[in-house]
Amino acid sequence: MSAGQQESQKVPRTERGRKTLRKLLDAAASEFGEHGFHEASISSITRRAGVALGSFYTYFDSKDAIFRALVQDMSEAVKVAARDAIEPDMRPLELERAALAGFLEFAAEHKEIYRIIDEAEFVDPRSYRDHYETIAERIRDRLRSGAEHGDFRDDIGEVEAWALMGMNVFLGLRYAIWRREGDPGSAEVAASANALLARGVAN
Amino acid sequence: MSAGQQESQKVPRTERGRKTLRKLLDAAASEFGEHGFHEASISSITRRAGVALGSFYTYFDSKDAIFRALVQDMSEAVKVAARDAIEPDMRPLELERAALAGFLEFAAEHKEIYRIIDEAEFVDPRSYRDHYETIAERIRDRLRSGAEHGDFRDDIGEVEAWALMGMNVFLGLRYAIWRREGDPGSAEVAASANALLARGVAN
Amino acid sequence: MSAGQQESQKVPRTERGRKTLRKLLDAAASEFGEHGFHEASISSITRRAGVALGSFYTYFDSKDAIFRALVQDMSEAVKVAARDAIEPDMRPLELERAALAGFLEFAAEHKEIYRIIDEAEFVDPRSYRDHYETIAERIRDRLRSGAEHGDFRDDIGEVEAWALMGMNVFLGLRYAIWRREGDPGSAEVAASANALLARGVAN
Amino acid sequence: MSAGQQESQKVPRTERGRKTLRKLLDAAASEFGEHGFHEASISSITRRAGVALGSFYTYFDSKDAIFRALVQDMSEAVKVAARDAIEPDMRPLELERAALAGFLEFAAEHKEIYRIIDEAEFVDPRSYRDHYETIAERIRDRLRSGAEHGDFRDDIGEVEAWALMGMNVFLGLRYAIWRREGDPGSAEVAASANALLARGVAN
DNA sequence: GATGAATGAGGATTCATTCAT
DNA sequence: TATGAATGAATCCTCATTCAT
Repeated sequence: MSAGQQESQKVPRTERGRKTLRKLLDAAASEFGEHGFHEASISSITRRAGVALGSFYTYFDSKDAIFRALVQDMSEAVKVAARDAIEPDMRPLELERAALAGFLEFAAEHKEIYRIIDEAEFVDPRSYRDHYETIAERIRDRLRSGAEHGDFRDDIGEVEAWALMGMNVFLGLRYAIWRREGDPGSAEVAASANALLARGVAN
Repeated sequence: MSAGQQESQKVPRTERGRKTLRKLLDAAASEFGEHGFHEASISSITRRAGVALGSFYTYFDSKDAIFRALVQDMSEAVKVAARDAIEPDMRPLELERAALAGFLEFAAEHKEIYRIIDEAEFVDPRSYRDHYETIAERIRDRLRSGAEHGDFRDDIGEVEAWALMGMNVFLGLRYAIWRREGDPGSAEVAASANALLARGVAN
Repeated sequence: MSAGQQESQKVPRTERGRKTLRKLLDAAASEFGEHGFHEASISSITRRAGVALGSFYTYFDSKDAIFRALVQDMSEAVKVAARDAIEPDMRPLELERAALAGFLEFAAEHKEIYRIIDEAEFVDPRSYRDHYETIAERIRDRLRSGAEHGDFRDDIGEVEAWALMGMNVFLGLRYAIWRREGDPGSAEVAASANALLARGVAN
Repeated sequence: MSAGQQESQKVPRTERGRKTLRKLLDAAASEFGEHGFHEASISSITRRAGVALGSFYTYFDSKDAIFRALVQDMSEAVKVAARDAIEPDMRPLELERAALAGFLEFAAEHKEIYRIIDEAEFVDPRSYRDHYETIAERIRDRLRSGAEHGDFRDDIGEVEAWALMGMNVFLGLRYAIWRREGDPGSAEVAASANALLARGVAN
């Protein structure tokens, strides 16, 4: 996971600096994941990272800046995870199934993404909205492409894209973040969701 | 919308007290909705409510306490809105459509619920989880009942309930909260979602 | 124990009022004794007394006022306890022994006096000083009278009075308030102190 | 007077930090001495110390923490003052006289100790009790040692130690803190008290 | 670059006291 | 008299950010 580079984040010139930057980013991911943005403190982050408080400002302009960097990181990582899970020659339906399964696996291993991305709604509404709109667009593109292949209905569009995204997000919440003993695995959940996507629930 | 009564919220014994409590709750809904929990301040709330700062503590033990009361309020209100939108003699599918349409209307008029409920994830994780788990259960019950009526497939369960809830929540986010010029109305969105729920997207 | 009457304390005209006043005074003694002046709250006092918050101000002008009334009460009670313990025909030395024994008994039963009188040092320095100066004077009078009787040395005066008072106060602290299992009883402590007073510790 | 180091007090790592800490401690001694714990405010302390409000929390966790540190300081200082006033080769009685005289001198110059130590009864009861119990033990040790030397009676013990401490404390209150024009000096007071201790008041 | 002390605005909370009923 | 709601001054404490070394 590499940090999104913005003006508010300085690029280190030495190897030592690069290491410090990485330590800060990792520490921030844990800290924000565990406590949320507002309860997290810069001093906790630097303590976790094992650097002095003042060093934080060598790399980031503000608490907001590192948070934004992290959101970009995570947002990017989520997309990469979904992309990595799919093969170019999969059929449209198969492709959605694989993307969801990949996302569920990823979420289970990075439980902090939900908290961090959700909190962006309050800390940096812009990236929050960007995050979901970008994903929705990507999904819509895939759905359209599926329609062009003749696998999906022709009349599906943005509404369906948002609906599908909502399904996936909430399945991740329930089966990755809030997973319970005895719950179906990622593959099964993805299969059920895929059936719903394909044929709906009507008898 | 009536306030959830907990230990941390004192029950007024006079009419004047009841009015003050209501003013505080309403002011808090706006304040939290506009600024989020952490940026909101008690003094802003009391200023909006037109009462003295100290009066806040006549009714609530803390900033957390009023937030919790509000989440319960909203959570309750969301359920009521969905319930009010449906008729007992509707067919299962029709019922889901009506519930979603009702929710979309409600969300459009109470845009603050998204922020408030979402922020509960950080301020009061317990009620956040409770909120979604309760709704999911309710949806699952409806789906099962639909299956018993023979309208829905027999094998649908919790996964489908969470998927459906996710659809609804994200459609609300996109078409109620982030509504744009030219977007389809609640009825149309609900109709599209209902089609997806019924038959899926496969051709 | 009857309340010291000052301007800041209103005299009740009805029987009902007299009862309320008494309840308030008793409640205040416990509250101040347990928590000290600053940690004590008027609302705790009225709650203990079983009356409404506002009723407090029917009887006292302020938190300070009830505290002062209480200090006077206690101060008076301490003197009464010592006086009650002595007989007019006791010899001077015997008299000091009896007064101390009486005080120790009294302190053991009213542990709150120490806290209340000590705290007067901060809340109402005037009565604090008055309290000890009055007692010291009384002791000095007794010592002089003993000297006139030929039982005590002629050269004893104020220094000895304060020294004796200090002895008594600290023996009360140690053997009444901080009493431990196996400690000597009031009579024994008083006897030892009396021996010290009479003959000193020299061999 | 060096600060008692507890967990709640951070140890400065630089010279500048050490100076700030000292300034805070000195300012606190004056502030608590003049106004007492509850009336004292952190902002007054930092103002006196000439540092920013926030700097207080660089060194102490809370108002209580600095108060506790101060009580330890004072408690230590009182003991040191008494110890410094005595010579190892003094006879037991002479030694008590010197210790008292030393204490009276010290108290006259540090009038705030009475308020601060007395207030510990309310703010930090533990150190209050510790303070007096430690001193009482020390006195008892001296008395016993005097008995072993054959200068004091064999039967004197804890009661006499507390009695002696009480004498000393109250003589300090009267002749150091509440000193009046024309009062006997420390040496005279100590001499009178010493006579009382040695031979009592009996004729 | 790194360090850690210094800064001060900001906000939650308490509670004695007043007041309308 | 009794009641309990209303008031708002007062103060502790947090923590992002700056700065001197």
